Amino acid sequence: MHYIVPGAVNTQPRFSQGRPLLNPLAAKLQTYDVLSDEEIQILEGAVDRTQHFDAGQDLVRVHDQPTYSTALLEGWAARYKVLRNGRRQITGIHVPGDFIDLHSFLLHTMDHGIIALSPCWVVQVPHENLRKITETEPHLTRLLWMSTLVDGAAHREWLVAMGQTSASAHTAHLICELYIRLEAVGAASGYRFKFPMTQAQLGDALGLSAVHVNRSVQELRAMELITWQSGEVVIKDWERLVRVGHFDPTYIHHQREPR
Amino acid sequence: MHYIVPGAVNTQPRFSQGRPLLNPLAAKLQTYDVLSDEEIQILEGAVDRTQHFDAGQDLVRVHDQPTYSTALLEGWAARYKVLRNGRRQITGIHVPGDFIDLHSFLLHTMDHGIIALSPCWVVQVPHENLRKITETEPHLTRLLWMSTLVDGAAHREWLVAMGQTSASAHTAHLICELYIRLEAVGAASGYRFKFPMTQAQLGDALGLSAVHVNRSVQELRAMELITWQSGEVVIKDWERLVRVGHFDPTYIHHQREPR
DNA sequence: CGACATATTGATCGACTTCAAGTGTAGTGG
DNA sequence: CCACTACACTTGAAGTCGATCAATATGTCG
Repeated sequence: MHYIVPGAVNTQPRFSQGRPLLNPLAAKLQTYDVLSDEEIQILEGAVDRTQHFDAGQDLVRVHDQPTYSTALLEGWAARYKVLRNGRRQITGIHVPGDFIDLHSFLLHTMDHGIIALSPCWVVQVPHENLRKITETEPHLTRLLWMSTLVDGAAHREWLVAMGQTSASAHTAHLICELYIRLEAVGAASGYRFKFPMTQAQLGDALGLSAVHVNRSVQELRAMELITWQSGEVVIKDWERLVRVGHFDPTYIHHQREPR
Repeated sequence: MHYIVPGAVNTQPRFSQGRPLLNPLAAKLQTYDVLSDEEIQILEGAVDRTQHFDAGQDLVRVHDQPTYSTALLEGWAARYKVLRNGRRQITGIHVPGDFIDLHSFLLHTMDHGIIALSPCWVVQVPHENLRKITETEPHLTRLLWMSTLVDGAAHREWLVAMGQTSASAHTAHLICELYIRLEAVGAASGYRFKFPMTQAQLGDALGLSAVHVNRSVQELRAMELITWQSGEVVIKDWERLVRVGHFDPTYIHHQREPR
């Protein structure tokens, strides 16, 4: 079982009894609860081949019935749905460590597609192996389940931001969310992070036109909350950005508790 | 273009080896996969006390850390979040058979509240018992997990409707979703169902003002797609309502398959 | 350098909000 | 049975936010 360690993705040590985790997947689950060495091994043993995708490629297509689930080791990806009229909504953004289509293990048929927003390295985990984990590893199962629950929590938060807040607040909210999540897996620090999305893609995520995304971003810049140039976002005033975006990180559930 | 006709969605009998299910909870899980009699007993054995709530009461409050999860036996409930500015977004609507805060089993802290939209009967399932199920009943565990995945799928669908479609399309979409879900648990048939929400509440779900909900509903009435009076909705033209609402029931995943 | 994607700016339009008033309709008490 | 109250629904008018269309920068990569 061959397994690639991506470059700077996991700079912060995530330890399990003193052992550094090479696997961003385990690192992500460790933000919810401690994993035993044995569990980490089982998780790593469940992993199949590593694969690369270019930006813009579909990792999974709508209506696919994959026989494996995919986890992101490096790069960014987005869940999306396209309507008959061609309009696209991005319903979630994924960063290293995220299990991007764990859903397909039980739902079988993809009700949305997943696209690479940047070049991506992923690992495939056969559904077969996931099933075995559910048969013999209840604790690991609960943590995998939990990771999908957190995805759901993020969806609810997006609904609130989309339904009840202004374009610039919504934009601020997304920036807060992404920073917190990236920081948790060691992919961001010092209030700055690489942001590989275009304003048009951001518009698809926020439910806004690209033109209006641009104006919202400028508003955040004018308020001196952020800068964003050459694919890097810098948060200049976290407190105020949080306030503007009505951001409350509770829903990300980064707390290590017995689960 | 062909549309799925609701009657065809779940034609299989919802029984397990000839035994009628008294428990809408089991009925709901049976829309995903067959349960053995033993599993049904375990599920029913996991249930603790039954409770009643009046319309408008909170079933669960935000930041609660319940020690049990709650399933709806009768009545309607809604997940919601309130912002500091007082605006409220309903992020999901629940009908009999739905497990409304299974999330709290693993997430521990509620990141949203749940309110009764009509008088409700619920059962409480202690987390203790859910944990036991995850330790000894992998198949049942997978189905419970799946029910939360379907909730997540609905959230994504709402995001699309909210971000990319007009107010009246969004309204049409919600009516389609509710009808399909109610029909699956036997709470609706013949394209009509009791609808206990006010237009203001509907507005909180759709991210619209009550005034505009009213206008959207009138539009659907003018198009002769629906009627809605005295708390009952009648769908007069399912096919066109589906088309107007960009509704594709794939995301509800009402298909009995080995999971 | 040219070619092409991405970002920015301006002008106009439409969808939805807000505020305000008026119309059912069901429930309560006399 | 009617008067009164409380909500929910409906309608109108004015205002705002964000979409769309169109044009012009500004990269960025061969």
